[in-house]
Amino acid sequence: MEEYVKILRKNGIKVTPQRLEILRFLDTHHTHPTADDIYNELKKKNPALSKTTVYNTIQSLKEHGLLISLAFSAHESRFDSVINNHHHLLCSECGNVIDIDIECPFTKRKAMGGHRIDEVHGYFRGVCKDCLGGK
Amino acid sequence: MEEYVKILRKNGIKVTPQRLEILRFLDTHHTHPTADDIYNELKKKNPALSKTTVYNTIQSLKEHGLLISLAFSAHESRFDSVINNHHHLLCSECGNVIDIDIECPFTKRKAMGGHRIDEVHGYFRGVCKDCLGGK
DNA sequence: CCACCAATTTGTAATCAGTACAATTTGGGA
DNA sequence: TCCCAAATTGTACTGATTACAAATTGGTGG
Repeated sequence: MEEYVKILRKNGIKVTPQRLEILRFLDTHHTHPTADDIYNELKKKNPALSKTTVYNTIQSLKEHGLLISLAFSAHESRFDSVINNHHHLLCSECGNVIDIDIECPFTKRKAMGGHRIDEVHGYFRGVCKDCLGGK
Repeated sequence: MEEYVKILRKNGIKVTPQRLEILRFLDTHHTHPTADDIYNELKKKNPALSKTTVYNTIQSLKEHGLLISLAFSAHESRFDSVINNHHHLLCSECGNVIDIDIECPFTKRKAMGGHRIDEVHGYFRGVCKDCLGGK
């Protein structure tokens, strides 16, 4: 049985072709795509795909902890299927989001100052190595 | 001369009543307001205030490093006039944003893995002390 | 103190990511 | 294979933010 079918079953998510394709895309493209990126890419193979389905599936995967959403800007969300903790850099030159693997002392904390901590997101803004080098 | 006039002059921002009010509001209300919060509050004193002016001023203050924007969710930005580095917790119960003062080893780093770092944002999602206590 | 002009403010209209909803389709258990 | 709750689709809607053009204004030079 395909790997992604197992993942969905294990999480009690009904298996559909749309969900499999979205999960596969997120798992094989760690480019931090927007919902629109996912929609446009998968529409090539399945022209009947609805944007609502993309949003519904993202919501479902998020609720089961299979993806996280990155909220760098106020007018679009980006998504990442990875669950291992890493931080993100938004390059102000090229607009790409780059993974930053650092040892953050807070990612494993479950409480802080009396508050319960469920998620830790580290966002950096700056200029990525490639854009710096090109100057 | 009023403190806020000095701040604007020092940054080469033309002084207007609207800008003074917005700067004063941000400096005296560290409640992480949205643009709409600012607009609705200041509209009480100046009914002619335009929402566009609020956005323009926010943009201008941001460019001069007088405020930072927090992008917790994809459909609204929140603003904070503070420049001293601290992180933020979004409480999933009450929706408030709470300042988290922790010693983060990355806030002073200017480079990382070859990338230039301009801003460091730490976002936590969880449940705040008050909401936990109420259970 | 006044006149002027570039910058600012205002209000309306447009944009665009995301959501609501109702009709159609479908996965998968009985 | 049948059936129905759940999923998908497409369209309409929402709400934060931006674009734009006309009216207003801060503040510098005279």
